[in-house]
Amino acid sequence: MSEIQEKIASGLERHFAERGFAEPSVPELRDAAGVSLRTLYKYTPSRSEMVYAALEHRHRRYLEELFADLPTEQQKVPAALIDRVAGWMRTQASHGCLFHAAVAAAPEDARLMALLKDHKAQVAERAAAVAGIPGREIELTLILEGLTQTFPLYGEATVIRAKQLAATL
Amino acid sequence: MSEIQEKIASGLERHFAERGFAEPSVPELRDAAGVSLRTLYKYTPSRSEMVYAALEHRHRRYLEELFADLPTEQQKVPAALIDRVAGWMRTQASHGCLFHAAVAAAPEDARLMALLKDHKAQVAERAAAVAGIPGREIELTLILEGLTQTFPLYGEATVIRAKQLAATL
DNA sequence: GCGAATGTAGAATGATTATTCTACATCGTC
DNA sequence: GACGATGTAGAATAATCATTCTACATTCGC
Repeated sequence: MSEIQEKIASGLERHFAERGFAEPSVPELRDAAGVSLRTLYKYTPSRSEMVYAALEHRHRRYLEELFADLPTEQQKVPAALIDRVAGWMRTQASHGCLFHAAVAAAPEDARLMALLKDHKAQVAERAAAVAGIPGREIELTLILEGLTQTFPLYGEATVIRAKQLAATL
Repeated sequence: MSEIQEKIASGLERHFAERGFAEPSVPELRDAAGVSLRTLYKYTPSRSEMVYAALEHRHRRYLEELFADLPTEQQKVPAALIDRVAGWMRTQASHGCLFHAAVAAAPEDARLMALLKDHKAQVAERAAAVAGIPGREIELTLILEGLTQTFPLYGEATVIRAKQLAATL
């Protein structure tokens, strides 16, 4: 991935996260990407491709944020993951999961749905592996997804309750 | 609410649930509502109002689906609520929560955000009350929201895990 | 049975949009 | 220093869309 591709993808990601997927026009996305219309269409030949590029970038950043430098004691991992997700919510995702937002905006786009499932499956699999509880992907996903959706409503109190639930695993 | 208002709101709700909030044009919504353009604009004077009407209708239907005829033994209520949510996912909400979808499509619409918070708060409050565990709204919301988001990925297995988590409350 | 209210059908309007195209600038390489 | 690749700036195109407006039908209380 070249420098300009990275610049485009990260600009698009930030803009879609701020303004949603339905509203922004392509000229608006061009400004967010910081390139010309011609260059934007060269690397992302349609508005849909701009969405895909933003999500792929998001996916890489999210994995990095969640799984880099986790504690080595496995029983501390679930609580650490919950803190990471909460930190992500505070700083990056005040409106909830970007993948769900994209699918919600275009529920008939099969490629979007595939990106969502892939993203969630990878997060769940890595989380279960690093916590040393393979086979409990569903519970981990349930708690992390619940946290992501509930945090905007109840704020920091949600983090404590999520950890208590995770402690029962 | 007159018969025609009910007809419009329920048609809009079904259509937005199927096709998302970004895509459908107003003529498409008119067909879904089963009235003329003039009548549609009379009761919902802008496309945004059509969204609000659909969500208010959804809210009423969801409360009915979740809380009607629950078991009277309070310790059976959390599992029963989980079954209700799962049933709703199977039949009505294959793409996830309609309120989150609406907010995702237009994250700057303050009225949408207010509708979402109101909806979730009412569900949480009633759930905690009927389960006889006031003060545990956050945990219940976390599990029910987690279920809603996770069910499309892991299917029926999610229901079992959600009940196990709820049993620890 | 008449008139006011309320409905249907769909054309006109005015804006907005995604995408393509034209003209020009910059830069590293031979 | 010329050239091919790659960039910027923004106008042109063609389609779509939300909203309003016109003309006509139906219903119902009186």
